[in-house]
Amino acid sequence: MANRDRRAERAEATRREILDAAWALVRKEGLASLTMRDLGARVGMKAQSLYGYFPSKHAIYDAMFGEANRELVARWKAAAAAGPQDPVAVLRRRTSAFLQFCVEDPVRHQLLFQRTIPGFEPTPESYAPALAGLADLHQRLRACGVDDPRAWDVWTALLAGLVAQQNANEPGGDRWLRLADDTTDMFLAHWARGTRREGNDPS
Amino acid sequence: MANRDRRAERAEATRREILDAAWALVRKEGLASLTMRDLGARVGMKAQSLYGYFPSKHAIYDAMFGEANRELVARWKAAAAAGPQDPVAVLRRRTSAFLQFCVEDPVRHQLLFQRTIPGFEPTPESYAPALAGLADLHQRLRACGVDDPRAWDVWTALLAGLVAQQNANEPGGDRWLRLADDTTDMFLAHWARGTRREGNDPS
DNA sequence: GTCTATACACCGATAGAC
DNA sequence: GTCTATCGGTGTATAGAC
Repeated sequence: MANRDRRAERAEATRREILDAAWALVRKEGLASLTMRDLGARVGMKAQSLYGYFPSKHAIYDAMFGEANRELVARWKAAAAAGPQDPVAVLRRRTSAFLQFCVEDPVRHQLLFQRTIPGFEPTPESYAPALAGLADLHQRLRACGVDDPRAWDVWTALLAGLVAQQNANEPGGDRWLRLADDTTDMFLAHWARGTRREGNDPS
Repeated sequence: MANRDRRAERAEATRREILDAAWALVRKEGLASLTMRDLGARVGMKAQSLYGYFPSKHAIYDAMFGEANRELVARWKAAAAAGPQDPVAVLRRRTSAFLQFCVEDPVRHQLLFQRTIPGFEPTPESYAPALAGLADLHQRLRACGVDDPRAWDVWTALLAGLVAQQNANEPGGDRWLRLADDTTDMFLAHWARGTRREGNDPS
């Protein structure tokens, strides 16, 4: 009995070690350049031995996907709790946390938000935290007076765009990141309750 | 002499045929799943024979990159010339043309704007049209009363975000596309000359 | 549990025959 | 210009020694 637990703990530690090595490798070589042979070498194993811990390379990607997703949700929670609780301040901190998360590790962003690995799709379990985070976002936007689901889509597009431009054109920099506050003002001025202008008539 | 021309023409036609087959393949299988063997089979050659027309697989990607870029610039020019010439109307048509271009072929968008192929970088010649297009965009935005380079970055992020969300979450649909006009209003209201509010004071 | 060894079906790329 | 043959690489898988 006690033996069984020890073995499971040890296996879990090895899984952890493999995942850490995988993150280090993809950060250095790119997400698509991860190979079982490289990964094995990095943890002192032959590639074949990795199959004792993960049934396939996609399963490793999936574990990384779930891990990244859980980390993002944790950041969101921390950001929401961290300061003044008026809805706009919370939204700004949440936004900042998200942008920071996406640019501090472009490979992680690529894994989560671009589907670039042939044949890889995250399992529902790995994807679930993202759905919870999206629902939470909608609630936060409502609290800021933004009720229109179309506005929620505009908001996600805004954030996705800032990150995409930052990572594509100036990885590691802040040329687009520092536009976040101004962009939030622009968004709220247009979409928040009270300021929203109905109709689209020019002139 | 005449012989040399005939031969060059024939080689050019074969290059064209290879590129068409490559586009068809990546649309069906994904950008990263292009293989020389599949591509050769599609044009009735062995994979090795393709190297008589392109020095490497990356060279094929590069030719596709340049082709897509030139097509985009052509669309921009057509859109700008197509209707009323007041700057905002031109900007809207240009925007619509860009979004349409990006969503009608997500793989092409991926090739142009995401860098997901390990080791591939476009040559300066293939990339040049994009720079010209960006300079043109800045001029168009100026004509709309948007002078701040920060606003130009916000604008590119807006468009990039709409496309990213559309292609990632609802490829082939228009859930984000149809937000373009409203988003343009929001942008111009915040950044165009006369409406721009200086300072960021809350309260 | 990890190793060696072997295998299969792919991949991009090159050399050289015709 | 296209072929055959070949190379070193890839993910994946199995068998069997220790």
